[in-house]
Amino acid sequence: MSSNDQGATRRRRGSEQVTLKQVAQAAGVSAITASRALNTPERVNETTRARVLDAVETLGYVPNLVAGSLASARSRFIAVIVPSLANAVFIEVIRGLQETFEARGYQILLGNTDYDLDREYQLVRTFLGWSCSALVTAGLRHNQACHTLLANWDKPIVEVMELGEALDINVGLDHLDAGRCMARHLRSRHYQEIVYVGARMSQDYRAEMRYAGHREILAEDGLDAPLIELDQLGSLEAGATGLDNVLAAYPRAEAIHFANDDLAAGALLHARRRGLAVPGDIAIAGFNGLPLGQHITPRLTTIQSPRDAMGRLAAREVLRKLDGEPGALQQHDVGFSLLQGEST
Amino acid sequence: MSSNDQGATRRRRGSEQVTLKQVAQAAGVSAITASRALNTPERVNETTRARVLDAVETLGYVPNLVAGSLASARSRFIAVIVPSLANAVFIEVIRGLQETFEARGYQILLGNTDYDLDREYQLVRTFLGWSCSALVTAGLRHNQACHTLLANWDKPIVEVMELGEALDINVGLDHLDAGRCMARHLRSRHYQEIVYVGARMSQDYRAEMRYAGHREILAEDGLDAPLIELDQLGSLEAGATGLDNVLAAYPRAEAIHFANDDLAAGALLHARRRGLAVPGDIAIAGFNGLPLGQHITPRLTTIQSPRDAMGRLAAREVLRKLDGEPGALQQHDVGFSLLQGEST
DNA sequence: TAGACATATGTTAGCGCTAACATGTTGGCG
DNA sequence: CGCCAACATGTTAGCGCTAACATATGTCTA
Repeated sequence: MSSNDQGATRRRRGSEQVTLKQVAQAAGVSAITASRALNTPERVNETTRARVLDAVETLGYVPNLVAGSLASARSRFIAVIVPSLANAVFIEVIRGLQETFEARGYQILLGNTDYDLDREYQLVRTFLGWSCSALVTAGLRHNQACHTLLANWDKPIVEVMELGEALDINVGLDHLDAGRCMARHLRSRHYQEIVYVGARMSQDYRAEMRYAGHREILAEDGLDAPLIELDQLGSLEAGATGLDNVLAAYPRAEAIHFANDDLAAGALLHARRRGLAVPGDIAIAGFNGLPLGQHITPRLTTIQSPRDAMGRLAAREVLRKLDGEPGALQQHDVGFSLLQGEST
Repeated sequence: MSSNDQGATRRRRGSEQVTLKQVAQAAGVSAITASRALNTPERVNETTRARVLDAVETLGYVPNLVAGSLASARSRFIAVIVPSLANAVFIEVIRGLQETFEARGYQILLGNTDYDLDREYQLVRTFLGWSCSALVTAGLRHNQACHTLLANWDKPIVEVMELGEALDINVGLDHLDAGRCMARHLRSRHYQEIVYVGARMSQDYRAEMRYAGHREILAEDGLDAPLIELDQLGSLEAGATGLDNVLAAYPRAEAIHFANDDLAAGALLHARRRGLAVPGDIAIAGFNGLPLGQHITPRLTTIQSPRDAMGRLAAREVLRKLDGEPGALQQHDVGFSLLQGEST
């Protein structure tokens, strides 16, 4: 008589949660068999499986995924990090990711950096702590700590939106070249005084790259490439302000190259309100190829980027890696195309 | 001599993860003290905490949140379930939620039902399995199993978008009344032949409720309320189609009440392309108050709903509950207002 | 008929962390 | 000076699940 009746098992919380053990007991099998019946059904006899599923139904069992993840050291989470939810572009990429991943039983874990790389690092730390199966982030730039952390992580990482030196998989397009493409188009229309307008460009370095491409082409012809930066997020409203600012600062401007379609469309609609002819008085171009631009009159000249395709492609590459299939290319250029409207 | 050298601890995986134990050892404290230093710093001596943080830094420790959640039976997840990511309305609600929750260290777990209640049930099961701290879902309708599951769940639940009989917290507006409001407006303009146009309305029952309100008002005046349903998701494109369909089916139509602004704006822009005067030839009204509608000419008459406010309010109420503050009202009517443009 | 092999299930030992309780240590007070 | 509270830290025992290693049982081959 000694270490026998140690006392009642102290229940930590109320915890009336139905556990796998109870399901197993009800089905007359061991816990591991119940686990297999739910997770790897092909490894369990059909009748056994039916009994387990029955018990699940009867008891109203909801698997504790936290426990499962801890035991197996993996979750079915995909971390997705974007700089903003206010921008339709990221929404469409997220949608592409979401469609593909949810169909395969993965959950999206969404983080928003607000264009702050330190915030990105925090999010990455948190997400790694959740044993995510993969991580998708917008852009190639990270702070030092974040870079180190990711470089030592052994699961698939996708950097989307732009191309360059990537950690793992890279899906995007060449923004420098996109900027050049539009600038060439504007030059081909013989515009000389061309102003570039961006919103919060110090944060949005992809817009900066497009501007760099734009400037490069104008420089080839010995032209200046004046820049106007708006201190607000891209929106129709901001585009209207942008137009006003350009006309005030550069009265002789013939064309405006906007960093994105929200701005361009806002300017275009505002031009009409002001009684300005587009492109007669001022030509307007954008970037992204949002539907809006193609529904207004005149249709917006812009650059079409395959955004949801980018998401889907990123997701497909991740799934391929997770399935252990031979990884194809690591870098995928999704390209872009000039969408010529009547606004230039 | 017996149960002594049980043998080497078999390492399950490669698992070179730095653990809290290692951090504790490096800092010369016990694991629980290290845990407290990170999670409840006020309960640990300042110098001890500094030593722990030092060790965290040195070793590159990333907390395993899965383990933490299992041990504490709670995660810092907020489940958010929406029927679609293609609709700007839900994006704005998500943004409101996200802003508020991320600032308080909660992560959004995003699910998309695609307007399928069975899919919603699956998502809810998954999310409960992650020990979410709260759940936010769009709408009051759930299937039986989902309702039961949620009704027995003991954490905050918010149903957003519409008002009615809710499980817990309810934040939204009265869609029936919104439909009435717009119909009254159109009647006040003396339109008689008014067609309602929706997209996939069998799925979007909030649009159906608005239609019901619309029909009610017209019936008061003894008028018919013809309905056209589009078999595609709401978009500018669909709105253009909607306009064409109305004109084909009801050549004498004077006004169109669209289920949302995407449709209405698409129709308005298309009307101009077809050379129709708005509202001279046909009046157009929408619902939502998206920025786009206020930037086109003529400005769209619509109903303004406070979408991101809805998200923020929902989040605030959840936080209040989680903080154990006395819950105020359970039901919050965020209201709406008629935004009169020149399109009617 | 031994053996090699596949199928179906069970036993054991953690995954990394934190709740609950226990203990030590200080300072203030009557 | 002894007592009690308030702080600071430690010990123990899981949280609910699954990986890894058994252990049956049947099935086919030489």
